[in-house]
Amino acid sequence: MPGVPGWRTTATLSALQELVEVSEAVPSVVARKAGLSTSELHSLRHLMRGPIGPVDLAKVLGVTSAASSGVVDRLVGHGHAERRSHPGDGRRTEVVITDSGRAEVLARMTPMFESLAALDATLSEGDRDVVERYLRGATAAMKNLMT
Amino acid sequence: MPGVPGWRTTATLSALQELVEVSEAVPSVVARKAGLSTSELHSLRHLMRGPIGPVDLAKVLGVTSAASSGVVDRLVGHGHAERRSHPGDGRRTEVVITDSGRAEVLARMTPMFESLAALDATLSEGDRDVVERYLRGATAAMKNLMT
DNA sequence: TAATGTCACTCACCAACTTAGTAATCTACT
DNA sequence: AGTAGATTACTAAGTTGGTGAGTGACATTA
Repeated sequence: MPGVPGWRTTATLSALQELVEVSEAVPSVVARKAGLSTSELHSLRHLMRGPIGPVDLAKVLGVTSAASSGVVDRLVGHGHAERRSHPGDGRRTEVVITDSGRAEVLARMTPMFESLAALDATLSEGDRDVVERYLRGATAAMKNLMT
Repeated sequence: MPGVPGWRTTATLSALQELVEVSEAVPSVVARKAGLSTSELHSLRHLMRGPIGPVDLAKVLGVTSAASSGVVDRLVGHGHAERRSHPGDGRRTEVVITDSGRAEVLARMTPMFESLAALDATLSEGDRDVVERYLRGATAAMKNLMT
């Protein structure tokens, strides 16, 4: 932790910090390039996993359902998503990603996933375990911050 | 990459994805708890490293200098930072973090750094190299996305 | 010393969020 | 079966934090 005397910072710790810093900066930069807001891109990324309703989408985004309603409006306006009425529950709407939305996400994210897959391939079986354990531990440490 | 057929997702890859997802969610949650905007918290974290001018702060935040001027206003309003005139350059203002600001950051971030230090301590010398190399590689992959 | 560049700031405007409230529909209780 | 309470999606109005354009003070360069 730079600026705090008495904190001995290891190589892994500073590498992790840099990763986190970058991963916080990425969404806004990538969204800008795609002509979307960060919430729209975040929604699109989540919609790749399957349809979801506006209320659940709001929980994913960490915003109110009123806000997510507007996000879906804009996504539909861009042609990146569609609203479908839920079969069996008349209140629900399902938001479904379109081919256009899918293409947008893939265009932006594929290069990264290819690099990561290549990086992953350089790890031995044992290395993979070490790295995974570290990543899970770091994730847990950050999750605690949010409670 | 969930939702994309033909993507074999490894344990490390999914762990990394979760880490990135969490690290993207953390700032807004933590900032809310501190009664600050994400930009204010981000600025405060950077100000721990030393004084900086509004224009450079804007570059760090990825916003215009007009916006960072407002950020500094609010930080000063909260008592978390001060403006100092730069000695030797009459145009410049230096933004300096106050004890209040420092305390705010430490209160929010210390638990995480303690967890991470503990996690780090469980790594052998060789493990540390493996993990660092992976983190640096992942960081590079994400940086490419921004270019 | 004149021209150009940089820094911090202000102003008007805009996008994306919030809170508050509505109508439609589903669920549970008696 | 009928009604009270939840839940879902949405709308309206207000707030916040950003942008783009432009200003004055000071610094740097030709």
